[in-house]
Amino acid sequence: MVRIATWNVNSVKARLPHLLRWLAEAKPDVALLQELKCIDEAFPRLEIEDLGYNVAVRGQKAYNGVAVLSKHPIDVECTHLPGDGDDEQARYIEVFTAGVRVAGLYAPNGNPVKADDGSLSDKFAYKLDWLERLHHHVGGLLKTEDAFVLGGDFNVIPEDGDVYDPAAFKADALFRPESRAQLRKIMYLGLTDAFRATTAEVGCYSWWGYRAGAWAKDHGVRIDFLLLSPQAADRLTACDIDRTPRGWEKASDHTPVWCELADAGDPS
DNA sequence: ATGGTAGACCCTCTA
Repeated sequence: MVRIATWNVNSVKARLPHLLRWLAEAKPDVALLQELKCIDEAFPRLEIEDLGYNVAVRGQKAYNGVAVLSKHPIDVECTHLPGDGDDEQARYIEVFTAGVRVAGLYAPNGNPVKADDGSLSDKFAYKLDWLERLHHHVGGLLKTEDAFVLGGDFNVIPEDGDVYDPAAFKADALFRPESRAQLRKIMYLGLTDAFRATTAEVGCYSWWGYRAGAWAKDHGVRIDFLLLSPQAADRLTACDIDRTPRGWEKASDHTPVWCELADAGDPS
């Protein structure tokens, strides 16, 4: 069995006590982290290695940044989403570890959708383009027929049941039809949303903003996913959202999502 | 309620 989790920590330096506590308590075999908000050299590697994890980081100054932690050795496949060599933003890391190909990603937010002149903003265009690059890359990965897990902060709300108030998010880049269509396009390649494969319950969220008491009112959205290739989906035994860290003092605005895969060859 | 909060960092940007 391998337990794989994803968590947007919103600054690994600010969240280090939470991260160490969560790793010790939840004990994921593989953890995908997003929004490190630090350069590689500033990543708290030693503290995490002390808990028995290997570390692969693609950091950046001030913004973005992704990492993979694993109890098993890590072979880094790439630290850049293919398709635009000029894209400097640290939003993608892909590795082999624990016998599985695992990619951690932090998709662009895309807000504001409109520029001052009413046309689509550069940020929203970048988001859609980035998701198109992801679509192309996933298409290639599926041809390998590997078991793989694509996890992270996708910054897209899939369905009405994944947001506390669909009307309030109507114009938001996370819920715009263009964004949702891009996510569907990726899903329709043949990926399984691990959370949706294990529950039909709606109103289950992974992000609650800091403003206006959103957490206390459960005003959240579900934008953090673990997407499975067919070979990984065959091995899925459990998946859930762990709301606990969101309730801690000085929490990230996201909370972890985890899944468990049976070992290859084990009957499920 | 066209605000609100949090984090990075040089004061405004991103989310």
